[in-house]
Amino acid sequence: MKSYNQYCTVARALDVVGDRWVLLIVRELLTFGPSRYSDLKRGLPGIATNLLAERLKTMESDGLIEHRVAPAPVGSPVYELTDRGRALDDVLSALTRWGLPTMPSGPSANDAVQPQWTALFAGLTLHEGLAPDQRITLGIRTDGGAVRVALDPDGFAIERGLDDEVDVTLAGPDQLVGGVLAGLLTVREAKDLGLEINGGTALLADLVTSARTKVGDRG
Amino acid sequence: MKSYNQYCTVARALDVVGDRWVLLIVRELLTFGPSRYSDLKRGLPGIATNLLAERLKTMESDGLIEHRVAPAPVGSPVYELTDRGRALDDVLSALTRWGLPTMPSGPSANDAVQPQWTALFAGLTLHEGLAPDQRITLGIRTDGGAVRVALDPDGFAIERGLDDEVDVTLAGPDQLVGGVLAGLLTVREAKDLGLEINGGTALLADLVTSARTKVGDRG
DNA sequence: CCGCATCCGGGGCGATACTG
DNA sequence: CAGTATCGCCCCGGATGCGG
Repeated sequence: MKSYNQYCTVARALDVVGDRWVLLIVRELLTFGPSRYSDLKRGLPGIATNLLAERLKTMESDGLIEHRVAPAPVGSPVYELTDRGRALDDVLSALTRWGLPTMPSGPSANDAVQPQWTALFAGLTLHEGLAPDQRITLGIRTDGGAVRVALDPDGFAIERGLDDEVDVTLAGPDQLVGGVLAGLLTVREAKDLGLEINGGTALLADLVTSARTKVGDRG
Repeated sequence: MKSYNQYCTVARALDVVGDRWVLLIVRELLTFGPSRYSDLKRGLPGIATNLLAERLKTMESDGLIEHRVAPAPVGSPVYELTDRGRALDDVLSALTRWGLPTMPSGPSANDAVQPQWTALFAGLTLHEGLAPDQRITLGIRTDGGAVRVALDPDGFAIERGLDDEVDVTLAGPDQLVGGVLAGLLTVREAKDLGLEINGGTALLADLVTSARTKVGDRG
């Protein structure tokens, strides 16, 4: 994209991340860590293949990502965030919090739905509230499938699928799962609206409230 | 812009604010409050007049801004943020913090420079650290001109010009002013590099450190 | 099949001109 | 001052091709 040519931090940031798809590519890499081209394409329904290739190049030259050839079993290129790219988590957090109230109660007809998009929100917001040695695993099951979120005080990890044992599982519409995680709905309210919660509901409630107080209860 | 058609809070937020110029228009309105068309155009060097007009329309239909005809002395339309639009301050804060480290020490040849862009950063970040009844006025003077920032615990106000009495004045390159405000440079370091500070330098130092601890020292 | 590169139509963007 | 109108151009999006 053409530069704004303004000596302003916001304009300069947008010179780099303002291009279409860039922040969503960061979202995918922040969610699953190092990913292959086809993984990214799968997580970005609607992107044209040439655009993905082009964005990856400019994002690399801008210092947001790096690519390397994965060792033996994979053998194909793998893309991952640099520290600089990972630092965009705050931007994605802010956008997520801002966008949440506008989410319709369900996806519209031609909306793609993938559970990691809700899981990323969980990872970004909840791990801040954990006690120094606390580790919690979360299961999320929505229309699009199921994922597993492992939270620790320093970060989070998201994996596709949900075969493993987790501390709490949230199953139901994305809107309800997101609403609970954001603290817009209480656990009780969400249950009444049809969210299914298995495991430590008290743990979940504590997690949400402590995350909210930890970041200053904005949003 | 075309929708991403993804049932994801980030994608949905970008459907609204991902269009070129939108977040910079929010920046201007967040900086000076209700503004006229020509004010916006002046604060957005490089924007085409048809694009500004079109963006204002879609931003209004998206609920980010409202326009009304100003009373007697002005008589012309005035645009202002809705609560929903003002809630984008977190997004701009995050972008600002992320963009700051990449700012070159000075503007390049064809970069526009305006002091309110640094002032907005001051307003967004510093007012959070104030004590309940504390009010501080800040003067900022850079190559592009001078502005006055009035901080109170609940928000901030920025005015063009600097004729009034202020508590502290920072004069020098934007990079140094921003560096001090962000806590990347100490007051002493910035002074050594050429930043001129008049008034309560201790007050300024306290302001910066308390703002950083208040928001959790990220960035 | 995976990882791109190339081609092509449509629309957003940017500059200028023009009007009430 | 506050926009509207017009017109290239380039970016985006969709399809296709092609080597490993």
